[in-house]
Amino acid sequence: MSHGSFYANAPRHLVAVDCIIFGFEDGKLKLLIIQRKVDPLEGAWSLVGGFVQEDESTDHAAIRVLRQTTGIRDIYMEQLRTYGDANRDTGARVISLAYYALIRISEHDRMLAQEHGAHWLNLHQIPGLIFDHNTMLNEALERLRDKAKFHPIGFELLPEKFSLPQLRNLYEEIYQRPLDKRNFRKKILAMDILEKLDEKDKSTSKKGAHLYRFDRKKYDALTQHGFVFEI
Amino acid sequence: MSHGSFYANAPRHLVAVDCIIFGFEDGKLKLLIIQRKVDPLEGAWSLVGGFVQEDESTDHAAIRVLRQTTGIRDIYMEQLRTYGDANRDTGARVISLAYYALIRISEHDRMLAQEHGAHWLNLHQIPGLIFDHNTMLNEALERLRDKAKFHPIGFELLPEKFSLPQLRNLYEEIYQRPLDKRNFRKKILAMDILEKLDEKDKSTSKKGAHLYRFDRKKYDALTQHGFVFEI
DNA sequence: TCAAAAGTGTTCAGCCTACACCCATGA
DNA sequence: TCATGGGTGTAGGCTGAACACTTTTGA
Repeated sequence: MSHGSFYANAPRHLVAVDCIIFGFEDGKLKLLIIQRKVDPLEGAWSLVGGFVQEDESTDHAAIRVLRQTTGIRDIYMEQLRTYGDANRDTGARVISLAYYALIRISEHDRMLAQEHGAHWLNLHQIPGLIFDHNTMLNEALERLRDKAKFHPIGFELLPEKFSLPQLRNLYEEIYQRPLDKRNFRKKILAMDILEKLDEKDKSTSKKGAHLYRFDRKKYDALTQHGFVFEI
Repeated sequence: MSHGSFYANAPRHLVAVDCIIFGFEDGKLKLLIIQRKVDPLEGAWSLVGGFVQEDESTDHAAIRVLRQTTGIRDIYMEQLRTYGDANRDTGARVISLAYYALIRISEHDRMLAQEHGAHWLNLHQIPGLIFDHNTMLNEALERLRDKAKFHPIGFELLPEKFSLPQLRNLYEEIYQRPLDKRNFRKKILAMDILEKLDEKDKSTSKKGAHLYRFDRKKYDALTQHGFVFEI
């Protein structure tokens, strides 16, 4: 092949991003999905997605799609992997990059989501999704579990101020198993990455639970000295 | 946007695969790289890569590219991640899926590789590569370390029959730190996933080291009962 | 006063780490 | 016989898991 035609002769593909958007509310992990607006499979449940534009980085495409649907920006987002089977999309050959995102539902624009036909569904109530989107979801969940075990990303799902019972509840949801109250508290506090506040959260008990805030500066400093977060 | 034009109006992209090909020989981790044959940057060092064809899955593209360059098939290969910056390739806008592969160098067709201008280089002697290929390499190494810690993929880099000193040497190369001889042996043998052979490898000592073979059936059976491999 | 969730310490077992000497054999 | 790498066991410290009662306070 001559040099000039190396790029010119190569086939071109539709490239999409699909977002697996996790949230945490009322003690449950949730997923934001929409009803598809185009054929084929119009009206079916789907992850939030869109095509990568010319001269737009794929990361930017994912951020843009998420912002357009939920109004949220500056959130935790990470590439999962790319789904490239030739027949995965029944409408055309589309290569799709899956990204997963962690959202603080409380800070999220519910109205905008509604306008786009988006809904927060409990993870246990997710219906059949189009194409390979259920596979994407399952792999995203697995990745979330792997990642959350050694990185402090759980905080991305909680409000800025949270209680220890709330935090424990989150990890119980992620890993689908009970965690010992005392051991959890001991482990987390021993890391010395939480700032204890004077406020209490009385929404779930009469006694009230102390609120904490994740101290990223402290975490970053510790990390530079070999500290490794682990749940 | 009307339904019919949903796919038709979307932009199309060049999509490539690039392979980070690891091998292990003479006690050292090695990487297979080639000298680029096309402009821009003709002659510069590059990962092995190629374009994804029409109606070809991206996984298949990676397998094909690797086979065409090295003659090897049926090897361990896994998607790393996709590099999608708009300007990452200076020749054109190309979205690239990186795959990393583990090869038994001894079973590999050196002649075919030579014909393609491919070379096995010691990991510590890798020159500057084109585009973002050094980033791909570094991320692949990190992934290899993460993956090898909890999955028995190290065996993919060794001959079918190997000694424990050889295996330990491999992990010392991967993690770049010495491993205690006795503790390593104890841990590996305790897993009960190796078959001890009657043969010895006398190439590195007069006493000779017993050869072992990875028993995948045993490993799979154990895994189903909750066993987790860990180095 | 009582119900309901928050908060608190200790013990035990298992695992990881550190560490030094004998063995087998070809040269 | 000797140099070289292969092979072996134990003791101490640390970490993770199990586990029950007291505190607070609004209703």
